[in-house]
Amino acid sequence: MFSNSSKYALTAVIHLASQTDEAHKKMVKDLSLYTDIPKAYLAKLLQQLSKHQVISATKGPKGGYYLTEENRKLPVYRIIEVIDGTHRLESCVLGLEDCNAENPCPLHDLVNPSKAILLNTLKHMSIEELAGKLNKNDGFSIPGT
Amino acid sequence: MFSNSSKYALTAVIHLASQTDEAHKKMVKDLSLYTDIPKAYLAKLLQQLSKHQVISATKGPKGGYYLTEENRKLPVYRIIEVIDGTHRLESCVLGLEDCNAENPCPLHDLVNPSKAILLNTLKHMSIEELAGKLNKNDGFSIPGT
DNA sequence: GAAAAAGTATGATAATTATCATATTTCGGA
DNA sequence: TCCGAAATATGATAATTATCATACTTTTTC
Ligand code: FES
Ligand code: FES
Repeated sequence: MFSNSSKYALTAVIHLASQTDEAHKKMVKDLSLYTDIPKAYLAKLLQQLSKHQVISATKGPKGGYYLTEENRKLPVYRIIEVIDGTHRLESCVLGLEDCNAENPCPLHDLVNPSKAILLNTLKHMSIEELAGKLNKNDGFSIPGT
Repeated sequence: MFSNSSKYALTAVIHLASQTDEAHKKMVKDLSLYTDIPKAYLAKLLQQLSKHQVISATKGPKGGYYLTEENRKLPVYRIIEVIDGTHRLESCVLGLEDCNAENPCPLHDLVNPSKAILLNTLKHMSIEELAGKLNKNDGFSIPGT
């Protein structure tokens, strides 16, 4: 459904959301340990997210990655957008140039209801809201823990 | 969402469903032309589907691929199962070993409703039913036409 | 019963994606 | 102000996926 890269990015950001702020940063090394995501690969992903202001970073000693309030307000979808681009999730499942109701492919009516729900959810739920569920500690688990 | 291979396979089978039966077969060459799917690649996919009895084939002159009544009764999901396997669509979107409500990942509640609807639809709609919509000619279009 | 037309089997190449490695920049602290 | 700790930039390798090619088998037709 999501690419490997997006899975990793989502997992990492969820960690950052629940465990960091301006005063408590996390180094890639530690994130990599907690999440079981290869360090160098994760570093590249975080760099992309940082460059696009989805997450925040400071260099040097005592530095690391973290989420600001701004970051937390972004929709979960932003993460996927930066890593995978928009095409993968939004395009026609059979490969038509654009997916719309006027010129639908044979599967359009079949898959579009659920696709629309998924996209809508990802676009409207913020990273903060998602992390909120986690902090309530109501049974969610994070890959690699 | 689906792999490239699955897209191709779905497109090809939809063609077969609407244009073939025991008496009217289609050669890969023609299917490839109609669908814009690379011939040799398509051939490999059709061979897999044929080997798993999702579609039917006869060799030699006047031969080709076609769908029997049996074939048509199979759920659309079978095509994806044969080509991609079950893991891609059913597994946890963040990569947990198995996706279930007891040990959900942070995104489980977010994506599972739509994922469930999608899987349910794919598993319960037969190839025949899907083709039925097409034959009514109610505005569906097939990639490559 | 030979020749050509189809699918079948198998493997080679190309493109993409995942992973690893390393040099560079920035910053905090001794 | 210099050293080391962190992110950043860039590129190399490995694995997977998409694509191409080719030899083999079955079946119709003459
Ligand atoms: S046109 Fe194919 S999914 Fe919408
Ligand atoms: S556990 Fe991750 S999607 Fe269900």
